[in-house]
Amino acid sequence: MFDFMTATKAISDHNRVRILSILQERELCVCQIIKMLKLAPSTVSKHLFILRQARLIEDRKEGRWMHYRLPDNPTDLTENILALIQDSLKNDEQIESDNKLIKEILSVSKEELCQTQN
Amino acid sequence: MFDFMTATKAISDHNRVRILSILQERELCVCQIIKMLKLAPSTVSKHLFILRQARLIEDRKEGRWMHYRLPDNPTDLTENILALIQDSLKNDEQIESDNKLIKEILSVSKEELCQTQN
DNA sequence: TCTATATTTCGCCATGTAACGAAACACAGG
DNA sequence: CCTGTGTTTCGTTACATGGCGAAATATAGA
Repeated sequence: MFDFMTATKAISDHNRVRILSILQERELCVCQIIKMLKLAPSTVSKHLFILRQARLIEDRKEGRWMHYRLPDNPTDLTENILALIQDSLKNDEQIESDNKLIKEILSVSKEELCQTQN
Repeated sequence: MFDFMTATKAISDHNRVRILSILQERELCVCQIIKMLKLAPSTVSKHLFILRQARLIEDRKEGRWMHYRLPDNPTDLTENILALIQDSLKNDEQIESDNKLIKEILSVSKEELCQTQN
């Protein structure tokens, strides 16, 4: 029950669901997620912490940059939750607009992107 | 996104998940749910309201008693959420003990049960 | 109609949470 | 070993939420 509740609490926030949705497509670094959500770095960092605690994402450090992605070997629970999100939001407006925005963000190099905001 | 978030918020509380789990087995009236959760009637009523708003349960009035059950014609979202809960908690201690308790509660008539507590 | 009972609504309080900015931390490059 | 940059941690604030009891509502039965 504890693990399950940790997961459901993690997906009970709109911005955390947006993060999980966008990570279905590709791994991203924190500054790219910040740019997409248009939230303060500290806020985004906390959301990522909560998702990681719920085992819904994994991190990978590469120099100064921290990258987040969906787990390589997800538990059943993780897999089910991610499938639920993907299934429920496949034609969602917000998610589609996030995907568009991420494409623009990815067209800028990380070096350039981060210096402009953080 | 709105409907999805309403549903995830609804299942982000431990006691509401317990209600959904126990309703997988059978329809129950409010006084039986109160007895199981050991919470104040007003609190339980609020939980039921939130679950109903999220379309995760339906109600049926029968005289003085209000009965709650899982929806007869669930949406895809509802079905997926309920399946997630059932799948995730099939061997859960809390749920098993709730099921035991409900059996005892059901062995007492509604009339007797409600007068002792409410 | 009056009373008793099942449930909901309302008002309150304590706790939890999402947001921010400032400060701390970690690492790359001089 | 500094400095600059990306990220996290900490402290604060505003708002959301779960809990309760009291009052309101609805219905059954006398």
